[in-house]
Amino acid sequence: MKKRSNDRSQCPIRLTESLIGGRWKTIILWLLSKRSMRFNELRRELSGITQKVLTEQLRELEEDRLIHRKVYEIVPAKVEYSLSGQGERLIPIVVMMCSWGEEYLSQELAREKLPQENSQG
Amino acid sequence: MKKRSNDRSQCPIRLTESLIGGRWKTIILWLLSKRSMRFNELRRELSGITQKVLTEQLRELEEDRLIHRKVYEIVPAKVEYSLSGQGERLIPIVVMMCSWGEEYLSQELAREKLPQENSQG
DNA sequence: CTGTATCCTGTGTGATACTG
DNA sequence: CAGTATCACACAGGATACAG
Repeated sequence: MKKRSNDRSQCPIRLTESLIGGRWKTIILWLLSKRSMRFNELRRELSGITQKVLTEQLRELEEDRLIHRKVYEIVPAKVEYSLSGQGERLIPIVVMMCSWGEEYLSQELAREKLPQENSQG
Repeated sequence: MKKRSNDRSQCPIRLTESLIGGRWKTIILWLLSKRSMRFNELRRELSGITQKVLTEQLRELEEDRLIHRKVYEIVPAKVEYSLSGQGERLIPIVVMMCSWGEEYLSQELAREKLPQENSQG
């Protein structure tokens, strides 16, 4: 285990956060939960990400054993990324984050349309 | 809803992340899920946090309607923080992050004790 | 007790160019 | 195709001091 964020293992919640907290990590896990993908496939899905950053995120996920990286020794190069067991166990959390976000969004949009401040809380 | 991270609402997962992604936010939500707390109570539990940062995190959580802030107009000042409905709906996610982190930790610790690299993936 | 106001810094992320 | 190497920078987070 790396020390990237040195407060790892102090608190399990923070530990989990530090592992999936990267700008793109949850989305990458989400994509890989559907099927394993190659570098450029991920790049296309994650429009806006740079090669450097995608590489970094993938390296960290791999180091933390959340994903597997399989290199095919052929030309042109081929690398496939897939979830590890621990990565898979993370998916329910990502799914919950997704549906919570959708619910939150719809509630906030509803709020904005209201004439009065009616505290939905 | 604020624009703090401007990629909000593009992706519900990222939206959720942006709301709870602060250095202390999940822990704060976790603490408030047990009972509402005052400023200095939180400060004591979150050893290491500065007043400024705690204030910031609480303000953001409040702005995003994840917590309530109740001011008692007395001297000395008294302010109580508690979860909102949307904040409460977040707790299951925090709980899952906690147990995932514990599981992850025990597996990683087990790995480190092994003589051979046996990929527990 | 519950905050503001400044000032400062590390790290994560991005732009761009190059490579086996 | 799947990277690496630099350079740059915003911004979250921290240290410290002051205030209603």
